[in-house]
Order: sequence, then structure tokens, then C-alpha cells
Amino acid sequence: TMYPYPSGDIHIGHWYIITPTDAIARFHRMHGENVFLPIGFDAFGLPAENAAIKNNINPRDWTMRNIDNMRRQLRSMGATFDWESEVVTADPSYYRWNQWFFLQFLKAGLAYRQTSPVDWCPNDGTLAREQVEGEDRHCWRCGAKVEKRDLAQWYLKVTKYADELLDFTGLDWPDPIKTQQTNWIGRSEGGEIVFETAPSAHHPGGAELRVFTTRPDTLFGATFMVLAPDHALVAELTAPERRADVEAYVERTQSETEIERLSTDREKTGVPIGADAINPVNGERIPIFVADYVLAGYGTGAIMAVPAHDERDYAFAVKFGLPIRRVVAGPGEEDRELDGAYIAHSSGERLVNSGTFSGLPADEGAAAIVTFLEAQGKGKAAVTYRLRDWLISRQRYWGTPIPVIYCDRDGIVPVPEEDLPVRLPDTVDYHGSGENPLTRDEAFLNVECPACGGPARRETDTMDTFVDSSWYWYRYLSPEKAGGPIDRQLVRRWTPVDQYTGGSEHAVMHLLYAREWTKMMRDVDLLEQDEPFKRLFNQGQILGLDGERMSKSRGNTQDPDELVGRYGADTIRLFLMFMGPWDQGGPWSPTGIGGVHRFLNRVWTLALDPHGAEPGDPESGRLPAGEDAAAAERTIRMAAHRTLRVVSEEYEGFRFNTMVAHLMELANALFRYRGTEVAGGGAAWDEAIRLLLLMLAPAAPHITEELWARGATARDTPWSSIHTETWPTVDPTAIVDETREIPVQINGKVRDKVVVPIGIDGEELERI
RNA sequence: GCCGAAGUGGCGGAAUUGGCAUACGCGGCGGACUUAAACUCCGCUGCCCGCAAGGGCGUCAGGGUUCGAACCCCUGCUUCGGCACCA
Repeated sequence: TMYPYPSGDIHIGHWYIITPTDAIARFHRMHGENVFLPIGFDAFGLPAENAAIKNNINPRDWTMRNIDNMRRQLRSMGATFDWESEVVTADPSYYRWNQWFFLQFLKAGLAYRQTSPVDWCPNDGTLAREQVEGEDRHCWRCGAKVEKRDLAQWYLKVTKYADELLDFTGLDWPDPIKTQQTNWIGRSEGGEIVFETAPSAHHPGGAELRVFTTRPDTLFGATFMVLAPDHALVAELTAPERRADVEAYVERTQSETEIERLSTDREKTGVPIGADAINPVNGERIPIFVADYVLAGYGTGAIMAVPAHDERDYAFAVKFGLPIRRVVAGPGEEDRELDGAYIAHSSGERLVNSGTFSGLPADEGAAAIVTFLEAQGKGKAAVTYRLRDWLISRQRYWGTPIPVIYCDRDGIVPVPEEDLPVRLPDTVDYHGSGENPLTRDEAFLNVECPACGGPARRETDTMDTFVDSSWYWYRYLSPEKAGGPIDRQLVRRWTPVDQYTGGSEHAVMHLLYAREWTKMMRDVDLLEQDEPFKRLFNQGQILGLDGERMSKSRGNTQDPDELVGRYGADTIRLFLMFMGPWDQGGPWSPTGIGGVHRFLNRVWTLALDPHGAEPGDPESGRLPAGEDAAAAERTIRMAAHRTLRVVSEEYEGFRFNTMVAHLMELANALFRYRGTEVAGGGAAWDEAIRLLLLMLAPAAPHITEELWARGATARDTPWSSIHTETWPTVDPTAIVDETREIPVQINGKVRDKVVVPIGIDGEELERI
């Protein structure tokens, strides 16, 4: 299961995630499998720093104290974690390998430093693209508005894996996650087309302007061109008389926050730069604009605008009075007036107004135009992705220091491997602000250049904490290993992870980074596998009563310690599994805990007091009417073995809510025979109790162990743990009935029911 | 706007290669036990008509396919999650 962030207190949501995971592990152990169920702590990150600033302590002390408390709480729930394999990412014995990996990636050209406009949160500094959320572009952590800043930052070259990441072959992952990742990677096929600038008074012309389009078939409909405000050629191409306007526009778009840009309701803005481009397919001159609806970071940062067939271009053309020329039309539509961009793709569309290409079906036309351009050296088929390289620099203290040194003479110098780890200083002085204290820690900053021995300065940025979580499951296998990050032998044997569980909120963050990191490790020859997690299950999330995510700051958390004190861990475990499908989650409500608690009490009664009678039930202690002892035993055996069959499948398929329901049904069925001659000592009864306890053991480990032990004592047999028992097998002879009730439907409505012998053929059944 | 998931009693939810709708639990009602209460146990509990037997309606809405639809198809509505001018 995904390791937790040590926020200090475990709330009921953690239990919701972890309890079924433990039940799964126990279930598989009972099948004789060698199960590894590790846990660790995602111990770097911002909350520790905020708490440290507030209380004037070291983030390490805050974090380690929290981890201690969480260890205690996790143990109280009876989860069978392998504590000897625990990983704490803030420990130098872990994060030194983040640094080591970074150096390997640097050598392999998978890590690089670049200055470019980056997403910047006023509280958290730089963010990866995945960490900017929502229409208003806020920080995933603190919710503050994210701005753009030009900064030199470290990146991992994950775009290299774009196509490979789209391939989920062999992965048993939920479709929504695969869809989200696929959309995030955003592969678009189309063409790159080279326009040239036209000669003019201020410019000789001939400069190449590349555009990317998914619709090469609409090339004849391009009536203007748009550059992103920060496109490299804007300054060069702008006519002198347009310069003031263009510069003012560019400046405005850069100073405006995204919020302000969006507040104008996406009304298109832009200005002409006083230059033209030449359409390579027909030599037509079209005017060039700058407009902020074209993004510098996608494609080539420039587009050919085809207002007849693109909504945004249409809006822009209408606003600026630019020509709109239809070049694709369905049958009989050629002359119809356009009242908006025509995009719908019906069959039978053909190119019109497209020179020699007119008359071709649209898809053939696109291919023909690309082929034509290719022959002229004016274009080619091209693929573009939305995925960006992973920006890992963070202006934070509480993270892994990036192991490079800046020297005036030698430039960027990697820290030699033998000098790792670059340790975080133990004493930290925030001066009461959120600014990275490493930037003014002279002892940390000043260092000898490893190349020339002269004075140099350390990098003060630390790594995104998602780096920590991108390989921790490999480290679980050898957390103490000193000579390298992983034990390849063990990694080969135990990974990829057979079953991973965690929330879907990590769809395009952790779950994508982990795949990318695995592929990078493979490419620097550290792994022989392509994917980290074979099977993934997304549990839902428990929300507060207010429907919001549970968090201390919202004050809507439910403390599990109190519930455990009142009902015991098993009741809470079972209740969380019984609430509903595990992938669904939902608002927390303790309503119904009593029902689960009663169920466990009934199991207790069945196991320890089978001969007792119910004063409240006049039928208590008597066999059901018309049933003799032999029939009763058959009924009991059938109930137990049928339950076993379905419960086994439900554990396997993570359908814990119905699993608990079926165990309740069995307990109810047995209760009807309590106090009768077949209860307590009868072979069928004793077997049923045994099966009930075994089936319940993975979910409610404490009470079943106790009842198992008492049973052994009562029979005067030596004690052994229920948790070392083997999962029972279904007796096929126990579950076959001699008759079966069949509903009789007339016109689909049930009109009668008949009891027929099992095994008759269809003809006989129809006759009856 | 685009992508994805989902709409079933008073509530959480069962039922999927299309075949007894509402399993299991909560809540509610009635009863047993008790001097009494709590605990526990037993029974009833979708809506409407009917004394009853029984009948009609019913899985977001409206159509369709089928002997038969919660389930498949079409149209629409609502809720939740993700994305956000991606050319």
C-alpha cells in the first residue's frame, strides 16, 4: 500500500486504506504464499517545515515524533507489516540514494538544468506541471495562485518515455487511471508545417516559422498566423511601427496572472506585428499576430489559424475582422454560410477551395498535403505531447539536497559519489519565514570545487518529494543496504509489485512518476523491468461528515484510537470493510458500527455457548419444523461451504462489503440451530464454526485468534495460531442440493414458484 | 466545453454473459425476556388499492430491443472526479 505521510495523527481514513490491505495479505498467507507487506513513511515535505517554523524546532524532530506516534497507532490495528523493512525517506541512508540516482541520470543525459518560465507558488516555490491544479491554476499543496517565473531549474527527461508510458500492456490497472495518464501525456498526431516570413520594409523575409497542426487538411483555410507572446521570433519580426503596441501587449500578458486572463471570459486578445507569413502550399501572404491564446510551451508556440475549422481561431477572426474560408465540407454544404467553426467529422467530407487537392476526402487530403509538403521540404508528419519534463527543483529545506556544486571556473560540477550523502544541516534557522534557510547557511553553501579545488557554492534547491516515492518499494527489500540503492537479486525476485493499493488522486503524479522512474532506472542499467506495479487498485477516500477531505486543519477528522477503545480493533476493521465497495469511499458516519459489533458478539456466542437458549425466542432450541437432525446437519454444512465458496472469491476480488455480509448470513443461519441437538459437538456444527472463524480471521484477526485458542483448550488440544492455518477448501458434495426452487414467469412476471429435483432436463422442467 | 465514473427503499448498500429487485446492516414498528430499564433475542418494514385472498405500480426521466431489462441501445437530466484556449 502507498506509504503514508507522517502528519502526526492517523485518522479513520488511514485505517480505511490499510485494513483491507492487511486482510488481503493475511488471506494470501493462509494460502501458503510468501507475502511481503511493508510500510514506510514519506517523511520529507512541506508540513514539517511549516510546523517547524511555527514552533521553532527542526523539521526532523517534528517528523520523527509523528512517525513514532503513527507506528503505535498502526500497530494497534493489528496490521501485519514487516517493520524490519521500514523505510523513512528523510533518513540520510535513504535520501543519499536519491542523490546517487540523480548523478547517474545526469551522466546518462536524463537530468538537465534549464532556464525557462516555470510554475511558481509564492509559498512552495517551483512546482512540477502535474502539481498545478484547476482552472485557476492553484498549488496542489497550499492552494495559492501559481505564477510564471523565469528560473534555472533541474529537470528529468521523462518526455523521452511518452510513447512507452501510453502502453499499458500487461498492467492490470483501473481504466480511469489509464485514461487520465493517457490524457495527461496527450499525444496528438498531425503535421509540422514550415511557413516563411514574407519580405517587407523592415525584414528581408525568409525566416522559418514552424507550426504544428492536427489538421493539415485545412492548410488552404489558414487566413492568419498567431505566435505565442513569448515566441522567440516576436521581437525580430515585429515592424518598427508596431513595436510599441506589441511590446505593450507582451508585457501585459506576462504580468497578468492567469486569473485575470481568465476573468475576461476568454475573450480573445492579440495584436498584429506588422509582418506576413507565406503559406507554403499556395504562396498566399497572411498576417501574423501575437495572442496569448497560443501557448509557448506546446507544439512550436505558433499556429496557422484556420477560423473556418477551429473555434478559437473563429472567435479571433470575428473579433478582428479577418477572413474566414471554408475548406472542408460535407455533401452539399460547400456554399452554406458558417455561423461558427465547422469541426464535426461526418463521413463524406471533402476538401473544397484547396487548389489541386479539392475534391479529396478530408482524411486523404490531409495525408496528400503532408506528402506534398515533405517533397518540398516544407513540412512533415509530426507528433506532439502535452507531457513535459519533470521539474524536480524545490526551494525548500526539508528535502533531498540536489548534489551539484557551482564553480565560477568549472560551471556545474556533480558532487563525487564518494562524497554522498550531501547532508542537510542539523541546525536550521528559518528566521521565522518560509524562505529556504539553506540559502543563508554559510557552512552548507561554501564548498571546495571538486574539479579545481577553488571556492564554490552548493546548490541549495532540494528535490521534489515525489522523487522519494518514485522508488521506495525497491528499497523495502534491503533498507539497510550500504553499497547501493537496491539489492538486484531481491528486486529481481520480488518486483514488479504484485498488488499496489492507493488513492486515485495520484493518477498523474506519483503513479506516473513511479513508472517514469522505473524506466529511467532500467535505462541506466539498474533494473530489468519496465513497469513498477503489475496490479493496481484504487480504494476510495473517507471524507468528513461535511463531505470534505479529512484533515486536521478542517477539524473534520475521526480519531480511530477512541473508536478502538470503545469497540475494539476488529469491529472497526470489519465496519470499514462493510461500509460499501472499497473503491468507493464516502463520507464518514459511525452509524452502523453497532451492527458489526453485534455480529462479532454473535460469533462469540456461537463459538463459546452453542448450547445456550434464547429466552426471547419461543422457537429457540428446537429444530425448524419438518427438519430432523440429519437434515439440519445437511443444511448447516451447505450454508458453511457455500459461504466459503463465495467468501473466497470476494477476498480475491476485494469485495469486502459483501464478504462481511455473507459471513453475517452464515452466523444468522447457525444461530437458528443454537441450543438444538445438532449444535456444539455435532460434526457439521463444529466444522461450520471452524470455517466461520477461519474465514473471519484475515478481517478480524484478534477475536478469531482468541476463539480459536479457547476452542483448542476446550478440546484439550495443543494451542496453535489461527493465523498459521491453511485456508479451507470447499467440499463439493456439501453444496449440492437435491431440489431447487424455480420461479415461473409469464410474460416476464413471476406468477408461481415450483420446487423441482436437481438434474432434470429442460423438457421435464417445462412439463412440470 | 472536453474526458471519465455513477444515479436502486428513510439511510449505507446487494443483485451483471439479460431471468425471483431491494441480500446484509442501520433506522423504524411490534413482541419476548426483566419488578423496570439497558443489553440480548424473535417478527414485520418499497409504494398504492383491498377486510382478506389477491392485484397494480416500482431501480433518475422518456423512448427502443426482448418472452423477460436495474443490467443492452438511443435521447435527455442530475451528481461526483479529472482536464482547462493543447492548435
